[in-house]
Amino acid sequence: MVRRALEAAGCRFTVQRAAVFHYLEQVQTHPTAEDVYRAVRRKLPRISLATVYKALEALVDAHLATKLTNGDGSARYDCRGDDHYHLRDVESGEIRDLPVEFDPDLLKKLDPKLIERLSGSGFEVTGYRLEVLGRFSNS
Amino acid sequence: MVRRALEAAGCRFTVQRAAVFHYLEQVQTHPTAEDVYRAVRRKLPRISLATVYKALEALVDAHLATKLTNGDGSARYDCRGDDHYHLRDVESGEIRDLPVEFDPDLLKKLDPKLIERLSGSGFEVTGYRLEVLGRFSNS
DNA sequence: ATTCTTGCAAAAGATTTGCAAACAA
DNA sequence: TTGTTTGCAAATCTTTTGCAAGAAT
Repeated sequence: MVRRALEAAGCRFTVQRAAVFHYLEQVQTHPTAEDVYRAVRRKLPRISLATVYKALEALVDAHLATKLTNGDGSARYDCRGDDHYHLRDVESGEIRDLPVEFDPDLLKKLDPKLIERLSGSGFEVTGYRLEVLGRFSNS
Repeated sequence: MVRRALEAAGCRFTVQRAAVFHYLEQVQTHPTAEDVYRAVRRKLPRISLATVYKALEALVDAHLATKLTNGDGSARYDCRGDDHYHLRDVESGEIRDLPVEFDPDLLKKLDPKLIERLSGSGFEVTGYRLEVLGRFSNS
């Protein structure tokens, strides 16, 4: 599955990429590249941080992960394939999934003609992103 | 107005901060710090990039601007004081305002009990952010 | 007069790159 | 074999910091 997706994106399957993917798959929060590096190092002690960055990029290319932008110039990664919303701690930057069903028609609810209006004014809509902001009291 | 807001935040009013604010105020897109630096330099040729960063930070502290996270690890700035949504070009990173009224109750529409549920599970909601993703065909 | 801000250069943090050796197909 | 990927170190990019001189109150 990981192998196939990587190949479909023209990338080779390697133990490093598999280890990064499997770590992302089982972790609760959305880790930074540095977090992934520290964790994967326990399995592959000789992996380098640069390889982790390249593995994350390959996984994103293969649509096996998504890169989430972080306020402070670092990024976090998510390996869920379906559309969903996020919860973001405005202080720590921690991100978790929001346990609410994704609504593909939310933009239409904001304004039924929004997509057509934007398209008419030169913006082709491909999707949307919603984050609930706040603070995790524990953590 | 800029002066008062800066003072309320415990910051002094300076020509550099005023120039940064006035540039942000009249520009259509949401510029990066580098963009602001290049623009403001035309009025204040001796301003430094570090001062632009510090001015942007002061404006954010004074609630005269907002910092928007960017995919590539840089930030963009917005000086609109009211809540509103953004349009983001997924390729260039360009951001513009979305001409749709902000809905303070959108989260409730997603799930009427969402805020209480999150609060019960240890997440204090302070707001939300919505971005429409796509591409500007011109630009 | 006192405290904050500026401009400069250096530092820091995150990410990317160049390259030779190792690996996957 | 052939083209990719790895690991390392160095480079790059954005942002932050230290500090002496200058500006604001």
